[in-house]
Amino acid sequence: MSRASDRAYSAIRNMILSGELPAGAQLGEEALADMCGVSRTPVREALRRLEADMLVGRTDTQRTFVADWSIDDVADAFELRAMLEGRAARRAAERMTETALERIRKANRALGAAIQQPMPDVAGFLEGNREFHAIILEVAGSRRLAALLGTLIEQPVVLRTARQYTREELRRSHAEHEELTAAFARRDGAWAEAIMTSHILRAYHAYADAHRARLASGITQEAAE
Amino acid sequence: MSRASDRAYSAIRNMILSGELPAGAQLGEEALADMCGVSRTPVREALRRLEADMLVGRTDTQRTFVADWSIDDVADAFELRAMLEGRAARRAAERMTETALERIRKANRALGAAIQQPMPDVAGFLEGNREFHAIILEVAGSRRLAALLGTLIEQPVVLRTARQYTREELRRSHAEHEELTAAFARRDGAWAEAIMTSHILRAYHAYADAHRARLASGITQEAAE
DNA sequence: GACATGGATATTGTATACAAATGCCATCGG
DNA sequence: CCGATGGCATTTGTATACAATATCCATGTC
Repeated sequence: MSRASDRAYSAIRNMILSGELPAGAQLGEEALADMCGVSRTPVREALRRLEADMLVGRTDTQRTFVADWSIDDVADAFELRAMLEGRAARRAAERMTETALERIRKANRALGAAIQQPMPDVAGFLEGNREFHAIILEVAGSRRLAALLGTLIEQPVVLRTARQYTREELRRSHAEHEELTAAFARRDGAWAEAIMTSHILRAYHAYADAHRARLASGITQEAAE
Repeated sequence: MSRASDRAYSAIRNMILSGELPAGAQLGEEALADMCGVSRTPVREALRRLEADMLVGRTDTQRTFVADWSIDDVADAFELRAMLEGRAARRAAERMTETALERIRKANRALGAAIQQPMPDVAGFLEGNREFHAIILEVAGSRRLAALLGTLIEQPVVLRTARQYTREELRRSHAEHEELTAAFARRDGAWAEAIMTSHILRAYHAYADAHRARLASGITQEAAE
């Protein structure tokens, strides 16, 4: 992380995820270099990585821009993630050890505690959630699965909507984690896969609903102006 | 393709796929630059891309080397590919058009003709096969699925073993393509997915058998020396 | 007024020089 | 003989200069 190219990668990535760089914005290498305090060389490396993550796109003439995520792109990403995480859960269940199971239970307890505060601790929830999924991926023991999911998991859309979860949604998410843990405890791969797939697809539909609501309110607002 | 970084990418990739650069070989940037007739800058870009393809690895101190594909890695890659291509086939069946169906039939006829020569035309078979899978991926209409499969499809292992297919294996492959076409004609996603998954896993086991045979003959040879 | 053309301007691609780090090997001490 | 240590050689990381290419705008022509 101390390398200039890593700093550039994180910096640009954060600017995209936070919305500071809006979808469709042109990304001049020189400008980014100035922003990050490094030269163009590491910026170029960072842009290649972001391109692989599909966070930035490229015109036919090599101009880079912040990728524009249509609702179809989001659906595509979630569908893929549901399939891949489902597979990871299946493999994890088949390979589960007592130690890993205990770590999963611990992450889940932390997650449960975070949402039962008077004011839900969303950051704590996200961290517990991340840890939970990370352990599953580790136990699944597939380098490729881990690599592919790594780029799919932290997407602009997911991060921006997680903070809008209602307490009920957080509780439901926690309950699904408990059920997954039960499937792991029984080494039931098919069960684990089914719960996980459903878990991700539910998250997708929560997003899609919120998106539709935003659109509707946007239209209302426009009409009011 | 005219850019130096693209030339470097292709050149290094070919050297890896052909075995000219054996698994585990250290890849000095300077040496590669000389081989490709370009400077280190485009070579570095090429190495990053190859790293994303998992064709090259990296030590903890940033030394790059040709990735070593253990039999477990191969199994991992095939398992993933079976799942992803299965999903692509399902989506393609659900979205199939008459025009695309005709293109698929055409690719399949070419493939069939190639294997019925007195001396099977393996290059023709591979080309027809590639075209067949490419059309399916196109009809599936998922950018991410296409991107992920792109890196999984042309693997060292696959290319090196395809040429060893027996006529019987080629014929079987062709028959499976015909069956897939039937599933597409009926827009039966579940059927298409099942055939495709089985198609890929059969190819995996053909490889695994050949691998075991190689190992066995290798041991015999060693014993004879 | 619309559109093509040309050149100025801006942006990306490549090479190279230098800085930082890593690895290797010889030497030294136990 | 084994292991630690220091310095030299090699390799990677970054900055910068220059080349190639694309964009943009003004000008001129129909």
